[in-house]
Amino acid sequence: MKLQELEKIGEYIYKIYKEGISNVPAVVFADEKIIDSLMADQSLNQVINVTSLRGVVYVFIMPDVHWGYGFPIGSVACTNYDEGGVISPGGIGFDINCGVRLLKTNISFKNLSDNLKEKLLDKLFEYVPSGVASESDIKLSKAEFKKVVEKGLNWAVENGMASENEIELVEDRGVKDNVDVSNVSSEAIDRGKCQLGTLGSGNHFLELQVVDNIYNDKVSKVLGLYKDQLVVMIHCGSRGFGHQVATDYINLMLKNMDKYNIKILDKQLACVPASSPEGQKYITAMNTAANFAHLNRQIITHKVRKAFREVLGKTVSVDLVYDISHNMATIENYVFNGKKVKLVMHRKGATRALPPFHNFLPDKYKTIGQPVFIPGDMGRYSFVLVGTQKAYELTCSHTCHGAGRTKSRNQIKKEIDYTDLLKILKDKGISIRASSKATVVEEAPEAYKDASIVVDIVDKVGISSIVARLRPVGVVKG
DNA sequence: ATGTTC
Repeated sequence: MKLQELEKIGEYIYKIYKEGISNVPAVVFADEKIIDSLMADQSLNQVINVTSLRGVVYVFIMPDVHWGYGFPIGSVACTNYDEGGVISPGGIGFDINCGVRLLKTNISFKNLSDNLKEKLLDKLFEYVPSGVASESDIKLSKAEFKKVVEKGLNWAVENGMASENEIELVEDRGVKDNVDVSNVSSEAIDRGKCQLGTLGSGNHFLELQVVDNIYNDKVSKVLGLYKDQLVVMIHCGSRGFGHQVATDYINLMLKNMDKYNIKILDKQLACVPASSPEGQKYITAMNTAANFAHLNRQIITHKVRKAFREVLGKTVSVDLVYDISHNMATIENYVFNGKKVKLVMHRKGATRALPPFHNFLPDKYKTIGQPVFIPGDMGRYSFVLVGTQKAYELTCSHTCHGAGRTKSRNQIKKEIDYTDLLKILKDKGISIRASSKATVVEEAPEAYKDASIVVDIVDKVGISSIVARLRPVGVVKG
C-alpha cells in the first residue's frame, strides 16, 4: 500500500494511517479476514476520516467494525478537550446510549418446561412493547417527561421500578452529570414522552438465554453466573428521543462549523469543539438522552420481573448483573502512554472495559474489572467478558460491542425466507416473538459474523477477558 | 438505529 498505509504491528493489531490526511494512526484490532473486508469496504475511508478530525489523539477500531453514519461502528475516537478537540454526534451514533443489560435468574434451564418458556415469551412480548413506533403504557406529559429524564434512574427508584442497590450496577448509577433538558428540542420530547419502557426495532432485542459455557469460574462466581442458568439479555437504547437529539445537533453543528473554521471530509462527521457553546449544549442533551436509555432498560427490567413472577411464581428472582453503554461519549482525564490528557472519548459500537480496582466500578465488582456484554446474533451466542489492565494500556479501556454485520439488510432479505429461518431456529430450540417479520429476516444470524470470532480476538489481544458464553432459547424482537 | 430516506 502506498498512501493508505496498513501496517501490522502485532498479533491481531494493525495501524492505518494516510499521509497528508491522518493526524494520528488508527490502531485496529482484527484478524486478517476482518482487515481484508475493512480494506475492501467504505469503512476504511471512514476510519481514515476519523483520524483526520481536529484535535484527535487516539483512534481505536474494534474487530466488529463495519460501515456506519460518518464514523464506523466499532470505533473509539478520543480528542483533546483542552486543545480544541471536537465532539461529533456521528461518533456516538443516532441511538445515544444504546446498550446491553444482563439479568440473572435463580432458575436452571433444565427445570423450565417448553410450555412455561412459551408462556414466558408470550408475557414478555405482551408487556414490553416492540417495533418501530411502539408506545409505552407509561404516558407522560411534556413537563413530567422533562423531570423524569433529568432524574434518570432515581425516578425508577422513586417509583418502585428499581432498588438503590441495583442502580449501583449501572454506569454512573444511571444518572449522568451535566444533564440539561432545556437543550433538548420540543420535537425530541414529543417523540420520547410515550416511549419509556419500549424495545424498539432493528438489532434491539430481549432474549431468554442459557449460560452455556463458563471460561472463568472465579469471575462467574462474583457475577453470580453458573452453568445452565436462565438469564435475560436486553439490548436497546434511547428510541426516537435520542435519535431526534442526534438529528438536531448534527444540523446545529453543520450550521456552526464555519465559525470554528472546521473542515471535514464527510458531512456526516459534523462536529464542533467540545468546549464551544454548541459542543457544551450537545453534551448536556446527549447526557439527557443517556438517562432516557438507562431508564428505558430499567423499566423493561421491571416488566420482565412482572412477567417472570406471573408465570413462575413469587420465588423467582430476576437480578441485574450490570448495564453497559456502547454508544456514548464521556469527558475524562486519562493517563495514556505516560501523558495526562482531558479526553473527549467517543465510543460508537464500543464498550468500556475498565480494569480491576478502577474508581468507577461498583464495590462488588472491584476485584474482577468491569463486566462487558457482547450480544451476538439470535441463532448462536452472546458473551460475558470483563475489562482488563491491558485495555487500560492499549485502548483507553475499551473493547468491542457485538458480532458486526457482514451483510446489508437488503442483501440478507434476498437470501433468507422468514418461514425457513423460523424453522431453523425452532430446530435449535429457539422460539421467537416479533412485531415485524421483515425485521427478523434482516437480523438473521447469517447477516452477522459469529460473535465467537470477535470475542476470541479481543480476548487474545487482552483488551477484555472471556468469562461465559450464553445461548439464546427465546427471542423477542421489534 | 429511526413517527424506516430531512
